[in-house]
Amino acid sequence: MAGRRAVPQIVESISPASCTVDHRLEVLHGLPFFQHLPHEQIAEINRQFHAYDVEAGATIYFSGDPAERLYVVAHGRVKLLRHSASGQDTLLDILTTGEMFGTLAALGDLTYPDTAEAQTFCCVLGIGAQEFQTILERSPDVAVHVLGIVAKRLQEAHSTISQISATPVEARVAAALVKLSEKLGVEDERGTLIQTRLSRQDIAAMTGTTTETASRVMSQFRRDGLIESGRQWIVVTDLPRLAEIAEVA
Amino acid sequence: MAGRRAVPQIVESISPASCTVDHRLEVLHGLPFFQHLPHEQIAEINRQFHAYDVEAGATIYFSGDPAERLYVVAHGRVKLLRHSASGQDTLLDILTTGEMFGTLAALGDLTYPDTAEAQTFCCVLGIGAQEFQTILERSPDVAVHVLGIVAKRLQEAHSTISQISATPVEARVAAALVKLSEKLGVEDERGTLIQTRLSRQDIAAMTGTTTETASRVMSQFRRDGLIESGRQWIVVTDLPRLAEIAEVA
DNA sequence: TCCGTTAATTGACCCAGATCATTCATTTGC
DNA sequence: GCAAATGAATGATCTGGGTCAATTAACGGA
Repeated sequence: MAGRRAVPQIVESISPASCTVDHRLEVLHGLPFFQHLPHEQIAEINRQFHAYDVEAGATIYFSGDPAERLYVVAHGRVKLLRHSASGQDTLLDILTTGEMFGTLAALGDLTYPDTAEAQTFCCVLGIGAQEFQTILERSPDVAVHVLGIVAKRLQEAHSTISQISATPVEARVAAALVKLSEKLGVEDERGTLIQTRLSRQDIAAMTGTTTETASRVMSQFRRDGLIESGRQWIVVTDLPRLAEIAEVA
Repeated sequence: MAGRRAVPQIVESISPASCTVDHRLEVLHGLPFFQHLPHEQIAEINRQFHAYDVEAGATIYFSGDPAERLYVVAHGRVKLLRHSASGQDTLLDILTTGEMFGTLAALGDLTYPDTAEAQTFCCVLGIGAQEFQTILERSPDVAVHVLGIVAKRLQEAHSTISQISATPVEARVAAALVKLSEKLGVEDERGTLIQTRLSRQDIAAMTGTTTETASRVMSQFRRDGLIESGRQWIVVTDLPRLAEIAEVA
């Protein structure tokens, strides 16, 4: 059938060895909010970070856990989600190299409101809340950068809220695919491959619907030639048209 | 009928004169993020703020306008909303004295993603993006405080997302009423009066539903003795039970 | 390369909540 | 104190998408 073939994803072969001191330094250097700090200061900051290897599927912290550290993804993908009493999970974000999470820890909150789960094998760098706060207080421009990141995320969250409450599922799924292909997309001979394992359930959790509905909508997209997909992989073949569907919001 | 009577709200009689230099200073002093600055510095900051009087219902800035200033509410209530192409508005937040909005202006964004509308007669203090950024860079603890505020709002937005996608309308309306009575509630001989004019349409826009459904749900709450309500006013009479309904999320 | 596991698909049915429409109640402006 | 004007309530009906259930297909491991 059209749109089916062997798993096209690049198998991620990150060995725990990738979390070397060198790699850490490189990642920290690459962070937009540390970028213009002098090398020596980054080296000092690096000493305050601790590296953790996390198995795919493992939980980095759980909603309700005491919020004692803030993390930066050094390698791999981390899912940020919320649980609801009814058992339904909502996928809030997928973070990649250089993105931070657990931000509230540094700001006086006692517990994490959401859960962070490794989607792939990950290497994350963690720093104590206290230490990070000290960095922020010492380097105002770092604080301003971090503020910018959080403010941008707030705006994205507001977009999501408005979208979930005012547009039909089809548009939401289309929007999610557009966003994912922009964030995690890799060009491929057939289109844009979303370079991470993503199930229909994940799509459902991102768009506030059910696995079945997500599957139905995506089947339709596949029939319409907008995407190709298989088990946990998606290739977007007609981004403009998808964006158009998403736009009818 | 139970739950009906004359408008119980305290009529807000804020005269434009309330936006005096003294009042401004007082408001700025009261801001959590300026609180521990020396008086003289606040006085200097005060000089950089401009006061604007805004009529009830007037728009302070519109989605898409160039984001050139950041605001603080000195008096009154400001609604923050998003429009969608389908014409449906989503009410993201209602801000009161001491809260800020238009934050992205200070962080390099070109246009406002949402609309700010005065719900009551308002006095707002505005500062240029550039000036505010300078303050942040000079006073790291101000930046850390502001970051804390934005991070908290992000968490709230995430809660809203998870709620909208995983709980039925009844629970969402209950949650909205609980939140409103906590934020804007005033004790009253019958219960907690939500001290701001709020239509069924506003409730609908906060919970991602329609005016009719919001009305139906609230009628039921009224019949069950959880609230009293009339034209643009709400008194919560049984907060615990409402909270319980909201909890079944 | 085959087999077991688990995702994905698809169908049938149903219901929460949207839509449309109408009546009623409360303000506000004279 | 009366009359437009506008918000609220409520009834009737319809439908997007949820739920339940069964089948099919795609991986991954031995």
